[in-house]
Amino acid sequence: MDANNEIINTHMGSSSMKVHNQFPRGLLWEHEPLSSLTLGCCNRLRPLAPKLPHTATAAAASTAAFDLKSYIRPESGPKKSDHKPETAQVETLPGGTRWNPTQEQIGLLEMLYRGGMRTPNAQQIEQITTQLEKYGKIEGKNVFYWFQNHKARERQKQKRNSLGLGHCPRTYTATIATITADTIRGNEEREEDSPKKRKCRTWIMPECLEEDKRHCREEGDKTLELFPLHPEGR
Amino acid sequence: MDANNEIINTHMGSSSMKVHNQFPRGLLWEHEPLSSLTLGCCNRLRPLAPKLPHTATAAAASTAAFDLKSYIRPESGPKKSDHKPETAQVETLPGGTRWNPTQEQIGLLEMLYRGGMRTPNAQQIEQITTQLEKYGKIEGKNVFYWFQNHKARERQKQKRNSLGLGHCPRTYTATIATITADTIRGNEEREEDSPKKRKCRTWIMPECLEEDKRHCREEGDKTLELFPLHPEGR
DNA sequence: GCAAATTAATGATTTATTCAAG
DNA sequence: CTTGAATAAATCATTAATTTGC
Repeated sequence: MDANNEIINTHMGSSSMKVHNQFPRGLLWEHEPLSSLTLGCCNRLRPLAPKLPHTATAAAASTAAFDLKSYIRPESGPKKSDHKPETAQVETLPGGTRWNPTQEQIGLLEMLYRGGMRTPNAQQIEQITTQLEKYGKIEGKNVFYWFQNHKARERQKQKRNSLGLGHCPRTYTATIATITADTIRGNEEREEDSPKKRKCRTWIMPECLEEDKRHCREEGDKTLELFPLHPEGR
Repeated sequence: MDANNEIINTHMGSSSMKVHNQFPRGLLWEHEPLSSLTLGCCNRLRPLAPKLPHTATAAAASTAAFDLKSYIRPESGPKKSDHKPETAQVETLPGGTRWNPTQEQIGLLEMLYRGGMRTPNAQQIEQITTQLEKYGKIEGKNVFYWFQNHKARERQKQKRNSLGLGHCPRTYTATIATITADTIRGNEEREEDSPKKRKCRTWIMPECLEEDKRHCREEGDKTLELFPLHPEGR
């Protein structure tokens, strides 16, 4: 990611919540390097051959257009005037605030987590959400995120824990982390079943199908041009 | 991070016909007669298979099991017999094939990318998808993924590239990489405006709302327990 | 010349990090 | 400081191009 801003500190306090995971079993995989990719205008995807016919464009692409970017702003002006009001309950959270889980919700989620659930698939998320709705407003994505975060943070906590230190200087953490990470993971972070192959459960999907859940706090107001037609031609 | 074994290899050959589909729109996708046959376990189409049973291909087929692997498709029993068949045409990609972009699609996506689009929001994805559908089957998530991957890989390429130019000892690479990455980015990869604050555009959502896009290649058949009731107590 | 085996590109997922609301 | 939300990096998996052996 951005190779610079390091800001530091950041909280590393582990949540002192009451959760104690009991990682079931699982696995992890390992693997190779990555590759680059060829771009260029319409050269179709041709994997192997590195030899570009006319290259040409390769460079062009890189140069970048400054900020045509401004165009691609999320919904601002052109707010679809019609939203489906019909939807069951008034889903669109009014305030634009983030989900604020209730005790019951957390409790259930933790129960599931302890039960071994780590990354529920779409169907499961749907069901869970339905259940949790009884205790307060919640959406599928909240459930999705919760599991992701909880899993990650439990892991973090474990790692830190095994390091045995409150917090050592950044310098060390990195290195040690790497080492222990492996260890820890191998030992206890096991995912439940899937022994060897990926499981294929949730699709990470852009809201896309959802619609008006969008409410960025800060809105430009740039016309959401789909095809930006950048000024400087090219 | 963790690093230990490296599995790998695998891969099996595949007969490759080089058909470049350019399917227009509309149904299509349904042909696929042969392969299906009875096979209790709906092994869905395997991509490589040449689509039209051209006489030519006969040979290929004859040779028998090219890759047995393809046959070992569990996924049998638990086929939810009922799904919503309703949708206009059978859009739901039949098999577990992945999106295979057409020339035009790639072209447009790259155009947008060069135009500065990096992480389209839900609405934009929706629109883009609609446009691209004219050139071939595609879903919102494909667009979403494309941008993510493209962005990441361009970055990678850049980094590698800049490293290559300086052709310095391996030792340095790390450091320099960081530096250049930043520089480059500053010059051409600029994300539009948001200098400091996050932008809030797309929600990463589990399929959740979508439904039957799910077709894991390998399904246990684990009854999709919502509340797993782990065996090992606690 | 074809088809199996290789190999590289890249689509799809998962994991790690970061940001910021409360 | 806790943690929901979002993004980026790392991985895994599949497929298209290329190479290789007959």
